[in-house]
Amino acid sequence: MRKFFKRVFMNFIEELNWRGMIHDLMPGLEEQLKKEHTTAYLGIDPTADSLHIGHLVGVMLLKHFQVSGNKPIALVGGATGMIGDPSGKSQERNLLDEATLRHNQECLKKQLAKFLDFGPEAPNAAEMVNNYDWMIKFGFLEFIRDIGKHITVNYMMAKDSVKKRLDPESGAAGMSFTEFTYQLVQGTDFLHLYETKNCKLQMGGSDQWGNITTGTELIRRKTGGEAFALTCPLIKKADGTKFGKTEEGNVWLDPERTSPYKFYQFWLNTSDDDAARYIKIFTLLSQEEIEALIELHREAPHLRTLQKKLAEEVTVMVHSRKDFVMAVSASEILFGKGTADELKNLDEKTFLAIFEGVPQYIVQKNDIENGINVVELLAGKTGAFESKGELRRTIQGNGLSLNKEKISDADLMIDNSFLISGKYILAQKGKKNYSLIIAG
RNA sequence: GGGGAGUUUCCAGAGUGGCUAAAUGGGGCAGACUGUAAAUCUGUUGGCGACGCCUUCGGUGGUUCGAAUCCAUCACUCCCCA
Repeated sequence: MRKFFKRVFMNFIEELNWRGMIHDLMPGLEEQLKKEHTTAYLGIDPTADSLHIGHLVGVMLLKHFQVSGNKPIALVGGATGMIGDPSGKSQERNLLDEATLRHNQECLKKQLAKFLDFGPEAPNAAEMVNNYDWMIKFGFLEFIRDIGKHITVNYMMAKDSVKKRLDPESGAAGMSFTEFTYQLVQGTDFLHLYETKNCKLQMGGSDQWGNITTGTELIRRKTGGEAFALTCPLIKKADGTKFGKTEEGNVWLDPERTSPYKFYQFWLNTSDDDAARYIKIFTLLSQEEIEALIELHREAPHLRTLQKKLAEEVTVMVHSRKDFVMAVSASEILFGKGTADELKNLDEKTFLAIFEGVPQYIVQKNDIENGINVVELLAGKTGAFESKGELRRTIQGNGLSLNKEKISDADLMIDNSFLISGKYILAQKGKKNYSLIIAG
């Protein structure tokens, strides 16, 4: 009985709360959300034409917000993205030219549409705005007179992000005036959306708290109105390192940048502690389902129930059910008990589908027909390995396999007998790094 | 405008004329163990035609048989004072 009511009436804040997605919120926000359907925004830097999974937390905030009946706005930071937030580790950014900016904005919108309903018919349809559009019109004098005058430098200096940069003990680099004004620029966004779209809430990562409160303060002082802040914890891995990065860089939502296979693998490889947190944040599974999964995982951790479910949910949500199925079968071949024989018996179509997301290198067929040294093939003819020295070291360390069989001799000659289906060689460094050599 | 500190291999940080491709730590990669995990242990971590050769210690020029190390100069960064 109680469960039933809890499920049905769970509101936005409660939902985020059990999911561990609230770091801090401003008093009065719950009352505001109960009082009326509210509009909220969250900023995204348009530095690339794809989101990466670091953005996903914010996107999920907007998603939950919309699901609970409210109106989400995704703000593309065309203007703020040029400046660089002093609290972040990011450098001051370069100006994006407008064509690039618009291109990125469109691409981001397409990706967001997988999560948010932008359909104009819904009263709480999601919207996308770009602060470049209003900031570009702002003259300097106008800015310092209409905005700057309302906020004291003392107030701005009290922000942690700024204090840190002013403290000589911290070893932080000095801060430019441009970076210093960042919070005002972001505050201006909030004010603008408050005035034009009745937007009363800004959400973001916990590092954005100071910037967001500058916005609410600006709204209060300039208009007398009330606006709110809500931040979620910055996602970190249990070992304290940054979430969402692999050696190759960001994990992107764009399948051209990060293949669905790699994407699936990323989630599958999360540690036990992280998986329990991530599944609450990155999936829409209910509290009951998640608690059951966590319990299952506790009983039989080696089955990795949590990781598998997490990877499935997120891959299906971001890509598709089909991509997920393909990623699983590829994983089974690559990590299962698959032997060299099994590999050789795959028909060409299946083989290619499985290795779709694996880096591929093409070599001349007669190079192999004539026989070629392993090192020359993998590090010379193809860029599968960065240098011959690296490859030799790997072989000496027993780290190289061809077609799932260990290679221990750096002088090994490769010829036609190594080819699968007459044209492929599967090269493997360690357990997880594959590349496909195609003789064509 | 004045004074001070600094720029070394992925990062931090030693090195202050030959023994230095450069200590140590971190990170990365690989091996063993395992659950494609964590922890732990081991190896490795500039390039190459490889017991040798080439490129690297902010830029340039110089001193020297020989420089990351000395000198000159330029650039950049940070701190303090005005």
